[in-house]
Amino acid sequence: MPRFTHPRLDDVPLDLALHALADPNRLGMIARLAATEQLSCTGAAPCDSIPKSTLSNHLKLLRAAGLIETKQAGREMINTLRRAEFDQRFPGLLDAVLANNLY
Amino acid sequence: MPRFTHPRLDDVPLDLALHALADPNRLGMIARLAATEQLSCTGAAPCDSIPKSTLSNHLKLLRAAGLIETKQAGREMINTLRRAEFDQRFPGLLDAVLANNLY
DNA sequence: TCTAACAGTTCAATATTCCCGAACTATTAA
DNA sequence: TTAATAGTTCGGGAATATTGAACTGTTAGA
Repeated sequence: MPRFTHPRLDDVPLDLALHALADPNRLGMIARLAATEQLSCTGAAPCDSIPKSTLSNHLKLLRAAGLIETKQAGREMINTLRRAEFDQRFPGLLDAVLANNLY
Repeated sequence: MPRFTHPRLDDVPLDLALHALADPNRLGMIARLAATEQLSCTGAAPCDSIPKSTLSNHLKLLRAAGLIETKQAGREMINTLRRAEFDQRFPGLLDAVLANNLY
């Protein structure tokens, strides 16, 4: 039973946040989460050709960057965007990224 | 005599731009350029412990992301931020990044 | 004019990071 | 209880990044 650790956003450096966003797959997931409130891991997947382990790693990275929160619910993991916290830590960043995201 | 190629910003994908910014060294250089108008390569360096070849690669990456322009002037290469163009292509992004940059 | 020093690039080898298949854990439906 | 589901972890190969060494082109100085 994985119990995830979520960083305090004060502990997330800017370059880690940018790195997390600097990938089309992860960007797609964030865009999807921004539009959908909450999603399972497979539900957040940018496409269905992506392997599970890769997907899991992407989500781990997004967690480490303070972008998402993951909670277990039954046998699914429910992911949500930590939007308010992230926006407070990095004002305007997510807005700018999402506004430019065409994926 | 290196004659550099600078991409049109329409051809720069968001994830490439983010990737270019997702590094403390490059972030430092961008911050410095934002404050200084124009700098030589070594002048833009985030610290003096960084090897020349590494520095050169970082600058190449920033060029490819449409963030900087490089012109030869004598035996120096003069780098400037392509701020207006970058801002038009990715509104708010650079502002958000620079506002959060503590390097 | 020549020569040495300088500013930066390129190349190739090493080091690091990323991706993904295989094996695993935990939960629930039948 | 068993099988299927939802996801994690691990390890090895693929892709990237770093950097010393050799190189190019430019200029300052003897």
